[in-house]
Amino acid sequence: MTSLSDIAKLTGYSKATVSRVLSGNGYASQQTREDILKTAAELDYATNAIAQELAYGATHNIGVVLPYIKSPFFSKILEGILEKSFETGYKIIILPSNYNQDLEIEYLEKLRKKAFEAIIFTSRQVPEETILKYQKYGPIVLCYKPEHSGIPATYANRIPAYREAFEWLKEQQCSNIGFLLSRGKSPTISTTLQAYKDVYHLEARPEQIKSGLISAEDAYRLAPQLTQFDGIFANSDEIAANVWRWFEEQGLPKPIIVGQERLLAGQLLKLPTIDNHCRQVGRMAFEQAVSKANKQTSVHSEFILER
Amino acid sequence: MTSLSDIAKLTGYSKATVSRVLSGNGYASQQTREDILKTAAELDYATNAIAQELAYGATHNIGVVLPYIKSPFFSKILEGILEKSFETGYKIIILPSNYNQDLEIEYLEKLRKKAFEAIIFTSRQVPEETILKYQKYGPIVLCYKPEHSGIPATYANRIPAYREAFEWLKEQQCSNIGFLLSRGKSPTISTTLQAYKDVYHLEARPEQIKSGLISAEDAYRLAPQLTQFDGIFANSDEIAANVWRWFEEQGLPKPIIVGQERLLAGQLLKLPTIDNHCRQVGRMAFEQAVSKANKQTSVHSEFILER
DNA sequence: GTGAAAGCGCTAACAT
DNA sequence: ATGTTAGCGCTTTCAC
Repeated sequence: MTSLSDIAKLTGYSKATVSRVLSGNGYASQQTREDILKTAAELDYATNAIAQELAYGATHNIGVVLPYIKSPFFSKILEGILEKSFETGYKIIILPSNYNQDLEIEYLEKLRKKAFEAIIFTSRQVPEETILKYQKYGPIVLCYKPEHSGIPATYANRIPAYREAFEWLKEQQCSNIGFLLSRGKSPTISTTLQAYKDVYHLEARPEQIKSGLISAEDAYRLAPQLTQFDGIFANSDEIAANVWRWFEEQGLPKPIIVGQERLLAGQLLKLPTIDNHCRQVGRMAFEQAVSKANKQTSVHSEFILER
Repeated sequence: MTSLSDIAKLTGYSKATVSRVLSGNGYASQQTREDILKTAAELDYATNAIAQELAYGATHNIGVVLPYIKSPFFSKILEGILEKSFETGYKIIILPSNYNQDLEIEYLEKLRKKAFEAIIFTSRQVPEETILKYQKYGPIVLCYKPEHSGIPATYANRIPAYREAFEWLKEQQCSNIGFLLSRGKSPTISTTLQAYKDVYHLEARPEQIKSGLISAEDAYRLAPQLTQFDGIFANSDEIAANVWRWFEEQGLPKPIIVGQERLLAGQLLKLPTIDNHCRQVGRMAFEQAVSKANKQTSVHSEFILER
C-alpha cells in the first residue's frame, strides 16, 4: 500500500520528482535517482495502475464481444486479436454476448464509461443504428461487412470463394443443396444465398435452409433432416464433420459436404472447405481499433478442395 | 466529457449529492433526484469507470494466463471462467504466455500494480516460489495440482482415470505404449508416468515419451516416429486424431490411441478418451479467485470408452 | 437531506 | 534538476 507520496516524504523529494524517476520520463540527477529507487525498492513500492490510467485519461483495454467462445470462427478471430494486442501492450477483455442485445448494449455502455478504449464486435445482434450512436464514445470495429459505410470494419470477403464452392458442387451434379447456418438472420446467410443464386440461377427454397447450428452436437441432432440433400453447405468444418458422422453411422450414402474454417475435423475426413482467414481478420480489426481509422477492409476467403 | 462536477455546478447541488443520486447510494429528496437525473441525461453524462475504480481502490478485473488459446484444454477452462465471471460482473483479461517466464512475471507484476484483482494460471512456467512471493499482492489461483500446499488451486484429479485407461490398454494387449505430451516437464507428465507405472509395474523408457505436442499439426508431423508402438496415450483428442489420420493415410495398421478432453475429433473416430472436466475446473478456479479462499480442490477425470 | 472537504495515487504544466 | 500547483473524476466521512 505504499504510494508515491510515501516515497516523496521519506526521501524528502517532491512527488513530481519521484514520479519522474519512477515513471522514467523527466530529468533527475543520478543521486536523486538512486535515492528514490533505493527507498522505493525497500518499501516494495509498485506504481498503481488505476491511478495511472486515471491521470492518463484512458485504460489500455480493448473489449472484444464474442457470441460464443467455442465456435471456431470466433476463437480464430480472437487469436488474431490477441496476437496483435500482445505486441502493442493492450489488454483484451472478453465480452461474452450469446447474441443478447441487452448485453451488447451493456458493453457499449461500458465503452461510454471509458472502461475500454475501443470495442470489437466479432458479431452482433444490436442494430447498426445503435452502433452508430455509440461511435462518439470510442472506436467500434465490426468483423463482418456492415450495411452502413460509416462503421469501421474488417471482414472476410466470402462471395468469390462461396461461388467457387457452389460451382464445384454443381460440377459434382449436386442439385439439391442444404444450407447449415448459425443464425436465422445474419450477414453471412444472405451472402451464402446470393452466391448460390449467382451460380444456380435459383432462389433457395426455405426448406433448404437450416439455422441454429452452433455446436457440433447441433449438427448431429439435425442430421436426420438432411437425407433429402445431395449437397450440404455448412458453416464450419465441425458442423460438416458431425453431419458426415451421422450418415456414416447410419450407413447411409453421404451427400457432398462442404465445411468452413479449415479445421482439423474437416481435414480428418478430407472435406472440402472454405478458409475465411479469421485470424487475419482479427489482426486487422485490432489495428483498426487502436488506429481509430474509420475505414472498411476485407480479406479474401479461399475455397480449398485438396487437403 | 461531462463530469460529475459539471452536473454539480449546473444543478447547484454539491458533488456529494450528485454522487449519491448517480451512484444510487445515499439520501436525496425526490426533487433533487429528478433535477440531477434530468440534467445528467441532458448532458449525456456517463460515470467514469476508471475514476470509480480508483476511488473504490480496485478494478473488477481478473487476469487469466493462457499458454495457448487454441489448445482445447485451456480454452475449456477459459469457458468455465467466463461463465462464472459473467454471472458476477467481473471482467476477464486474457494474458497469453506461451509458457514464457518473463511474460508470466510481467503479469504477476501487473497484479502487484493492481491492474487485476486476482490472477488465474491455467498453467505456468515460473517456479512456485515465485508464485508464493507474489501472493501478498492478491489471489493467485492455479489450475493444476501445486507441489506447495499454500497455493490456492483447482485441478483435475487425473490419476484414477489415467489408471483405468492404462488398465484397459493392458487388457487390449498393448505392451509398448507411447506418450504424447505437451511440455517436457509438467505436472501432468509425472501423473501420466506414475499411472502407467502403477498399472504396468514398469518405468517408462525415455523413447516412449514424446513431448512438444501442442497443435494437431505437431501430431501429424511426429506420427512417423510412432510406428513402433501398439498403444498411444495422447494429451488431447485432436492430437490423437491426427496420429490416427497419419496411420490411415499410410495404410498402416493403427495402434490403439487414447485421447483426452472429449472433443469432436475424437468422437468422429470413436477414440477412447479421458474427460478432465476442464470447464468445471475453470468455474471453480474463478470462484476461488474472487472468494480469496486459500484451499485446493479437485475434479475427477473420467475415462470414456464408448462414445 | 445536503454540503464541505479530504482522499484515492499519479501526471504534467509551469516556475524556479 | 527540482518543486509547486492544479488537475484526473469519483467516493465518503462528518458535520449542519
